[in-house]
Amino acid sequence: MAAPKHPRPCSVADTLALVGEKYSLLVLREVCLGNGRFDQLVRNIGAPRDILATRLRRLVDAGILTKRVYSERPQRFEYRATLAGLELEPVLMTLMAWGDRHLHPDGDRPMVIEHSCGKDLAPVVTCAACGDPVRHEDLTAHPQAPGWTVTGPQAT
Amino acid sequence: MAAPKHPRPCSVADTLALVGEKYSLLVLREVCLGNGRFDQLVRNIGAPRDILATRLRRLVDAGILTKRVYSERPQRFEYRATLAGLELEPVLMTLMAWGDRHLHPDGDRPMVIEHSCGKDLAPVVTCAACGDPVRHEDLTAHPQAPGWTVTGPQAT
DNA sequence: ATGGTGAGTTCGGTTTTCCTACTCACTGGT
DNA sequence: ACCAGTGAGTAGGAAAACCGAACTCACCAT
Repeated sequence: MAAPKHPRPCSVADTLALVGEKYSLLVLREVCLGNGRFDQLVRNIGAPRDILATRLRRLVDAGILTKRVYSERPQRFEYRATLAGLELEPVLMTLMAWGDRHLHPDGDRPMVIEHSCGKDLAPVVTCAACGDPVRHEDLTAHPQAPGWTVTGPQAT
Repeated sequence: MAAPKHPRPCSVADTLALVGEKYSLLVLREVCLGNGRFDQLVRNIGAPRDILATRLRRLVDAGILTKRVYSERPQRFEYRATLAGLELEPVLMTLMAWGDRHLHPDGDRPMVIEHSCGKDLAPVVTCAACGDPVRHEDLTAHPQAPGWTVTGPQAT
């Protein structure tokens, strides 16, 4: 068995290569909340301005954000999520749910999301085919690239 | 309105503070796949060994992984996900789904996950209360800390 | 005795990140 | 006209993170 020179090909890694840098997902959070202006982002995220500028360029290049002018004189911009960007919102929701559950067990959630059904949102990841919630023990991974194996799902 | 010195309190940020560093979520991916040994992780993730060692310590400290001995002599270890760690799997699934969709639009997915229902897993984030898939326009955010506002969800 | 594996640590250098300050263009108030 | 304020960044240097390769140490196999 040859030692692989490259890491496992994987969409998780590919996606994280785009949005896995520090602050990138927080930028997306703010943009989804409607706070898409540079100084709002600086304040709400707490990122250094130069880093934020770099992240914004990267996210725009990746097609996750767009930069649109909302005032010509003086020229002012607003970043908004593209469709692809909005489709990352579920990632934010699952991250938030985990943090609420494990980092704020007293119920002192920093933010509550209300769903259109009237209830507070508790996001659950389900299988599109059968509708059941996804549990670890129900999953079997099949790497598509040759040479990459899994030793089987972790037993609890 | 006072200028906030601290960034917005948010479970997304809190969670990313634990697992948002480079490689952390990939470690979790490998561990969930059953590849929890140090050299497997190095090979499959492609991380430098020292960085990996740091990440592993951090994840163990955070209660996301445990380090267990699988051989006394010679002493050998394996990292496994705790229950809290397994609950981060939905994050991986949504990240993977996004990458499959937007970074591999030809259908050449690097990995396919099979669900126990027999179909390939297509993870969908739904509202636990009503069961509907979560869409951006159905969400309203309510920050709980005083002084933190949202300008309303981004309109498409 | 030699080679191999597993699980790291150490070393030295490169790249990122961080923080503070600064710029530049404009606006609104007096 | 003058001044403070806002929005969107750049500039510079220190601190931290990251990287690959080499090294350790304990054990096992031949």
